Amino acid sequence: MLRINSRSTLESTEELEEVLKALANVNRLLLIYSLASGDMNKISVTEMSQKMDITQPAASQHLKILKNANILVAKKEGNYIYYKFNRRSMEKHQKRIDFLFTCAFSKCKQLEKEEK
Amino acid sequence: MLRINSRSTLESTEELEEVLKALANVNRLLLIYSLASGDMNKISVTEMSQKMDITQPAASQHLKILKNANILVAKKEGNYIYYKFNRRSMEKHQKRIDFLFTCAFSKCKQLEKEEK
DNA sequence: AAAGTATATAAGCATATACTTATATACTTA
DNA sequence: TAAGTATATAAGTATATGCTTATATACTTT
Repeated sequence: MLRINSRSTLESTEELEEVLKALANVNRLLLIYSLASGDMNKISVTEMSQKMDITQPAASQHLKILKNANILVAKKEGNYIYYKFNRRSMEKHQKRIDFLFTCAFSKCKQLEKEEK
Repeated sequence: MLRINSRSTLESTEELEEVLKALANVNRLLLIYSLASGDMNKISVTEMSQKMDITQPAASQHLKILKNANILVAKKEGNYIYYKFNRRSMEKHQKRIDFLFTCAFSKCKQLEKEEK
């Protein structure tokens, strides 16, 4: 059972809020789609700024937000810092989000049953 | 295959952005947890303002955001307007979000294989 | 050491968000 | 019809966000 008013619920909700905020931006979503699809495995600040047609600092800031939310990890390779998915954290994020939807659906189904 | 630069991708990404933005707020997340968990099936503006300890207009604005993102639907019942999950839309939202994570994971696994 | 390249940070600006109080609207009911 | 109740909207304010330009930092390479 979800305990909405507990301290731990508030904390984990604030964590989920940070992840959702990080995802809730068109440029960052498009970047994530790029990384999730076939066409690129990792991306650098310079590459992102070119791909999205934004300045280098804007790209740096977007990638920082995604890194801080544990969606991406940064790894220096040669002259570049490449950002790619933080798999372990992404699994946690997905579980949390999926749990939310699953609870919502089971509630919806329960209500539909009761209405009959 | 994801086509990142197509018009339809941009449009559906903007729709997903709206949903994620609507979810990316502690008060709204806590409300959704409440609706998804056992303790309440539907909520009115007045109930939300009391539960969250916010003013009536603040509650009204939060519920409007969730309704506009097709997360909740409003239905007048007696003296109250009750908000509850919009099941059909929620299914669409979940599919989109799940697809994103599934793509990300398959990419992660593929990269792990290549590194071996 | 100097110049070049990649990234990060600082500062500023316009817009968005989350709240507030005040007020309007829509119903009910005394 | 007047008062009460539930909700929505308007207007204002403080803070957050997303961008910009300018500058700093960290490496490389001549």
